[in-house]
Amino acid sequence: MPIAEELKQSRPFPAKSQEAAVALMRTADLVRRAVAAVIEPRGITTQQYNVLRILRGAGERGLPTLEIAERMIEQTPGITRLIDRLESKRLVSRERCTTDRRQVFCRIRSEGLELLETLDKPLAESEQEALGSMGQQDLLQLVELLDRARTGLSAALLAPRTN
Amino acid sequence: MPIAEELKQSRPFPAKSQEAAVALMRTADLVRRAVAAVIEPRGITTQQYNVLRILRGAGERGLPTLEIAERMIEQTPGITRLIDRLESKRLVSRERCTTDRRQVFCRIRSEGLELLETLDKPLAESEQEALGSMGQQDLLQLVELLDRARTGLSAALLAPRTN
DNA sequence: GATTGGTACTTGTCTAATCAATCATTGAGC
DNA sequence: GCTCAATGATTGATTAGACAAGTACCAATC
Repeated sequence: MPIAEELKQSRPFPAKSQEAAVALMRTADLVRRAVAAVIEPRGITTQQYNVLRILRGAGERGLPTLEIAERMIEQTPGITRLIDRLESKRLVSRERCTTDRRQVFCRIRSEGLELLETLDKPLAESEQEALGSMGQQDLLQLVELLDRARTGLSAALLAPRTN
Repeated sequence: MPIAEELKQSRPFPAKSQEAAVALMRTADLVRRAVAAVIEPRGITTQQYNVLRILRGAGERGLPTLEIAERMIEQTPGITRLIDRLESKRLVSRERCTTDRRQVFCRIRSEGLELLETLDKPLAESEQEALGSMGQQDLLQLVELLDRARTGLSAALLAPRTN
């Protein structure tokens, strides 16, 4: 269904770029909700899950707090308290770096790894179910187009407009 | 830049559908932030802006509260208080429907329309700057792919998994 | 070794989002 | 007309997010 119809818009989009922006956010929200439907019943939010995934990828050594923030899918300024919550759930541990005592290294704990493992399969299935109808060719093309979209976007964000 | 590189992932995505899901949410977050950079300095959030846009499209008659919620780009359960805030800013008005007293019709006020008008041009420019580098052909294709992605997604959300 | 600028968080405070429970109202069936 | 489930919206309590200011630390210079 076209986005204009889905949102019952009375008039067509003035420019294709605007339609693309709306379609993009709307589609991403659906993905986010599909993912949340799998993750949140296990007692963590999608953002907390994102942090755990990042830390699993980082391995033994862990990562400093702000390094995690940079790698998040959705950027958040509240990274400290986000990790506070993961720590109080005993899913991650934190330790001040000895060589640079300003940094705090975060590591995923075995409880966190186990939680992630229980989510790996259901999430893969959910993604497959949600986007699998598209075919490899379409997915490849979509990923490619999104990569290019981000190029212009990050440039636009770095050079904020002067209204 | 490919998404795996952007997020400094240590291993490649196991499936293209997962890469697409991550790229989608990441890209949408960039769009959201670019839009927010234009809108929020005027004292409203992107969600409040979304409501105002919906009500402008709805015209004189307005829309019942939950009808607005359905048309939002990002679905929110907190629609009542979202509109509360718009009402206290005197950007919208509310009135209980006389034929079905359960419903509350919301209408955009002239102050709201004026605010929207001041945002129309800067937003269009920002969108153009952010996605304009892509070319009409690419945008068309992107919109088309996203439309198809949503088909599978809404099906997946309506039939929640039984974990 | 004191100073200065910058980095890496952390904390306080306020605002906003979420979830469950509630209320008024309606329409359908008896 | 009376019940009773369903609808539309609101409220209360908890949790989370946003922004600004603050703390601790490092590295380089004077």
